[in-house]
Amino acid sequence: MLPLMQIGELSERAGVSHRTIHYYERLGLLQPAEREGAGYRYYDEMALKRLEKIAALKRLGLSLDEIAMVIDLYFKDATGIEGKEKVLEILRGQLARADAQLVELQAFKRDLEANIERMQYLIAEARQG
Amino acid sequence: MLPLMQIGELSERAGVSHRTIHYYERLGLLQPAEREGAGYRYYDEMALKRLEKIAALKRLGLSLDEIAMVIDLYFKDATGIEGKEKVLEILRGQLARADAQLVELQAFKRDLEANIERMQYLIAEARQG
DNA sequence: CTTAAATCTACACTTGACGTCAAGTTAACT
DNA sequence: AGTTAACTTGACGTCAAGTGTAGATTTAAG
Repeated sequence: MLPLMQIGELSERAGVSHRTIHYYERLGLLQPAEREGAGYRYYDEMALKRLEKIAALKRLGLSLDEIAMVIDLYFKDATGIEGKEKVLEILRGQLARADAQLVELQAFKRDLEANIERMQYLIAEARQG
Repeated sequence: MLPLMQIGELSERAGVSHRTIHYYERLGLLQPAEREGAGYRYYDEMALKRLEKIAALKRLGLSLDEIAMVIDLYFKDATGIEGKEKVLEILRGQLARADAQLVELQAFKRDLEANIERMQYLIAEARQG
């Protein structure tokens, strides 16, 4: 069988605290591969990938609840997913938001670049009076 | 003199509550143009623009504290700004983050589109299975 | 076999970004 | 002048996303 890791290693490798992993588990975001007798959690490499995916989705501005709704899409066989129309609806909403975000982000970038140029000019000006 | 508005009008036009405006004021994000005798706040059009800018920066994932650090760049005469190198550093950091976010967002979009297609296929298949 | 390190559950606390409620003040309308 | 609408501050509540801590248990190491 594949080597499993405990929560400590997983948390270290994923860069999140073990408390956070417990918390995600309560929200249904990830489950340990195994939970033997005494209750220690054992995880496989998939768990790490899941945590990385969760982090990526978070950076895009999704809430943990929203992530919970779609994370299985990335890891489960899609044929097994319930409520496909619901999922589709969620995905379409996310796509629309991502598009809007892209537009705003690009405008923000242009603003930033203009401001940086302005600052550089002002600094140079101040330097040689 | 220019027409000033009270907090009610500002909050309505900006689409935020007056408590939010109070809160932003405490964080140093915006100040009323005037505060006469009894303490009523009076705002000019700049305040509205500021609130809109704040909302835009929030959508990009900046915290209110981070916004407070840069908002003046958009509204004050840059020649008056202290610590230009510091500001420049902040801007460069934001630019780097924006770039990273753009890349991730584009990848996310591609994922979403693939998932949507897959879902559509699965739904069609299930319908006439 | 004992001890130290890791983990468990459960509950409480924190932070950011507000919202709610209440009591009091001021401005606007008639 | 009186009523109503808008505004004030302060205290407290809430929700998401965690973090901290305690006491018990368990596993791993010497």
